[in-house]
Amino acid sequence: MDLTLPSWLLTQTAAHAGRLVAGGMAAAGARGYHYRLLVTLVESGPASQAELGRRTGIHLSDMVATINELTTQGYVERTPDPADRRRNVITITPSGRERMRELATRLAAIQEELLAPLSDDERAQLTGLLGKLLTHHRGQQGVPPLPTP
Amino acid sequence: MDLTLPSWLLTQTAAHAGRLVAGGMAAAGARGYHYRLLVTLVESGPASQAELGRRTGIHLSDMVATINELTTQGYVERTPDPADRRRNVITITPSGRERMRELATRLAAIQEELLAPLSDDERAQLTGLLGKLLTHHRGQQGVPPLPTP
DNA sequence: CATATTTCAGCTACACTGACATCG
DNA sequence: CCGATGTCAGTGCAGCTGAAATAT
Repeated sequence: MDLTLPSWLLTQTAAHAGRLVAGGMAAAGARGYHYRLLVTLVESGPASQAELGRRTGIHLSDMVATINELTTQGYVERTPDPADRRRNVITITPSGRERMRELATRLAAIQEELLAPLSDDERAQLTGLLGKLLTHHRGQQGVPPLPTP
Repeated sequence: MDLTLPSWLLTQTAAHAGRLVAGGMAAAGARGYHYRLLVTLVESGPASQAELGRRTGIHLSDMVATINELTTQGYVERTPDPADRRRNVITITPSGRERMRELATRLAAIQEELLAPLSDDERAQLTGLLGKLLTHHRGQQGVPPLPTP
């Protein structure tokens, strides 16, 4: 194990972060996709499934399942778009907004747990470096172009 | 999408790193586990499957499959331990050592691609911060205690 | 005709769980 | 009996592919 291989450090740390996040979400009966979708709906309003896929980076096939789950829980509504009958318009409900805040609170606690050993400066460094990597690889190849306003 | 949520930045960057690694490994007919196991065998010698699981952080059930794959490719050998008939001793073959070097070369190129936008100082910062997170969470809970010498 | 949207079925990699038989 | 080992079957999340039906 080359303990300095960046890709290894990255995937291992992310695996741990994923464990924390998945655990926290599962404790609330949710998954990461639920939070991602709810946040996006709050931030940029109702949209078609295809549009939401572009905004969140969630694949359309996974969008279907995620929306199914959130509708049966009453957090979003799926209504056909009269202007374009191919589309469904996805709208967040009031309880969906509350759900989003609940999950956000849990996630904030998880960030604290994850970043516990780092100072504020170090946390800023880390997010800066990761952001730099992400914005570089976005537009190059493969990385979903998340902010599509 | 909170673009400053550390856990999100982390998992997204790791997802991209994972794409690069999995792609590079697949192009050679390998997976990440193959490299991890071969490197560990080179660095710390033959061992039982349970011991290798502790060293690599790979689960025992996945170890079985990984070793199956590597044996059919002739990169490792699985021989029963006469001293403890529960155990198999896993040994790397000469072509396994060569395979390891081949995968290491590919991985090195992938690191370059991944870290392209970062200066040498920034790369050191990143690995330092990730290492700090990893060593902190190891021994706390969940994280596999990788270096078990 | 081509393109866009939704849905379904399935797949990969990695991490993990539970059960079982075997052996020390 | 307890504990460690190897094996098998299966789960889960995230990410992805391909095909089909429908509508623009």
